[in-house]
Amino acid sequence: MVRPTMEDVAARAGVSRALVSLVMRNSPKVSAIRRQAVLAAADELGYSPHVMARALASRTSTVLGVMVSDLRNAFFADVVEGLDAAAQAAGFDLILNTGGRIPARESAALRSLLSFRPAGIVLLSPVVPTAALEAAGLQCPTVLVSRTSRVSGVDTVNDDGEVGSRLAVDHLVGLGHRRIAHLDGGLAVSTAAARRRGYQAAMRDHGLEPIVVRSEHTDTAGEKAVRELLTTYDRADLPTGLVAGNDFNAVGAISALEENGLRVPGDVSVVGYDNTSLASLRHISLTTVDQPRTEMGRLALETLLERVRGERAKPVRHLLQPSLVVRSTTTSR
Amino acid sequence: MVRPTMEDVAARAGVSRALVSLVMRNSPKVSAIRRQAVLAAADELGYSPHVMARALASRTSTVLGVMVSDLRNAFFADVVEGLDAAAQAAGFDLILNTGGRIPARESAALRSLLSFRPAGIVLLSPVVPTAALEAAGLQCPTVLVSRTSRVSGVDTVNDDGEVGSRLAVDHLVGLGHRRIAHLDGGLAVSTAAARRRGYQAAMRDHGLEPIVVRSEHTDTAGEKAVRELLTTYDRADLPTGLVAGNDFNAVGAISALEENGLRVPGDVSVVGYDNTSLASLRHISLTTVDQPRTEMGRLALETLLERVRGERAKPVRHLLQPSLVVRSTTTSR
DNA sequence: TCTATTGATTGGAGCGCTCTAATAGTGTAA
DNA sequence: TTACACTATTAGAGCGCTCCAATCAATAGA
Repeated sequence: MVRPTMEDVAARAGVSRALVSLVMRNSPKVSAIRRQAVLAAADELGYSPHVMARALASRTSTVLGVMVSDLRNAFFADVVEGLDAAAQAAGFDLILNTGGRIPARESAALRSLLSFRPAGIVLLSPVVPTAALEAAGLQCPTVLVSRTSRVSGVDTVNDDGEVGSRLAVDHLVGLGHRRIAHLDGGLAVSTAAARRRGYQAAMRDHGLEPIVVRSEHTDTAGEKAVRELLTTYDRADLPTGLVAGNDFNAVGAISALEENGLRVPGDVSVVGYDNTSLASLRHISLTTVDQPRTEMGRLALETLLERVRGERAKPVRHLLQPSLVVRSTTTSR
Repeated sequence: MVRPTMEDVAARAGVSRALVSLVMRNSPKVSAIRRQAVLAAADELGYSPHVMARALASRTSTVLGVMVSDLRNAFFADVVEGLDAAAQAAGFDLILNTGGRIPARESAALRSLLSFRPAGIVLLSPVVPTAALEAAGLQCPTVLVSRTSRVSGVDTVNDDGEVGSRLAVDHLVGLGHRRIAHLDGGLAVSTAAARRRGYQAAMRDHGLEPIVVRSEHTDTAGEKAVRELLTTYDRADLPTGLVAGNDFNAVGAISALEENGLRVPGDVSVVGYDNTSLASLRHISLTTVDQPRTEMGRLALETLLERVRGERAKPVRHLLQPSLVVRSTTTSR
């Protein structure tokens, strides 16, 4: 199980190691005959260059690290898709990692990525402390996705959560709803604040009273939040529209509503956030706010490469526009 | 953005590079005073060793590569969880990759992983041709998860799909069902064959006639399969039990049934496969077959390390026992 | 004919680290 | 004191590669 090296290929092709190196980087200054011979030898030996030895020698890495906070969330799969396509196009190798939304594990994952001396890193919704982000930004170009931060050494790519929530509220108001509650994502989720602000601002703009229920981005939290609403309000005064923190939360809310004899959207309309694959299942068919996920990934990689290539030094904060996807959980009243 | 090297730490601590190396690998043969000094210097400089330079010099990698065929499927997230925990415990660094179930992209992802010269690789449900698996097995220890293969150079970890399907059939028969159909995963999915065989064998053991509908592991395919059943059978003769190829397929089937005025589980009972997070959502609450996913990850890593450590040379084929999780989509008739 | 010029090829140093063998330092027994 | 056995430390080679400068061959120009 000992893999061939450049030296082996060189010997077999009857040329020097340096020439093999040139062929592997398909330099134009190699004669067709030699190139042929080297390629043939490499093929026979099953040789492919050792990326990290290459990085070491050339002092320039082609490796980009990506930490995915939560592999269970398909949201990130789409972002990774965008990252991957852009990386491939630019000739970079992506290595992924995960920390499972547990600060200690994420810090370890970050350290691990950094120990590869990547050209840059992308952190998808990391839950590590700001200091760790700042430290990362000092070690190599760093881009944050779905996590805001004012750290000057890192760039960020986010969707505009204020706009997204506003989209949801406007949609419900347009359908004739007046009592609209927001199931808030909580303090642990860095994107929740913008969504809440957007909801509150939109409600006030419509001259309506905001109702914020503290919740979380899980389906059980969504159920719990609805039960809380049901004990707080008389049936007659119950909100007729719900702007959930995310899709999971929305699905939980729907379950709890139906369990209590309220039909969705007949009695209560529900809007999710994220347009996860869950939302598009015909069985659920959730009206939700869509983030341009693949585009976010692509943009994040482009932003990263600008720094890697040294084209830009000052931080940028990209805010992408979400859009509303109307399905079957909202209706007029 | 130039990171400190061992030499820098050595200079600052007033010792040699070799001594720093010993400290970094916490060798016992370093005096407490020097160790202290080195650690302090490393800390001040924010130094951490370059894993790949280390791998190059020591001729032994601590990197394990994992190719996840489909990041969108939370099934793999659980497997990765098990892999990750075991890797961490054994002091290995995991690097992930994905090919999105597209053969060409998966081959590229595999090549990319291999170019890091990892100590070993784990492939989660790869769709690359057998020849590529064989080639990988020659380059470094290789373990396949959720993909069977008779290639002699690679180990495999799978759940026993035959047992799983039997569990589903036995459950439905126990509830009084006699007409039970199977929505088959199709040829593209390597685990589908075992599930189908298990279904057929179990049906025959119960003296019942197997009904196999060709489908796929997606929710739209599930819908389509049910529509097909509805055109083939009179309502009175319609199967009262469905053993779906996986959870997505089951959810699609449920949608189509409900759309056609059939209640689940009132008129038709449905069993999924995989116990994805989807299945446990209260809103869906799917009876399904559970694979010990985290355990599969843990076992895969252990199997890999046996080869990495040279403790075993001949291939092993692990088959884990699935179990049935009864929820709300099945009932007696 | 000899020198330039161009293009193809190669030797060798060095990237950040580990590992072996050699060296320095310290105490201990004769 | 000298020899000996440790232990702590270090110099130096080398892992697989890139890159620079040097070499070589072939052709063109005078």
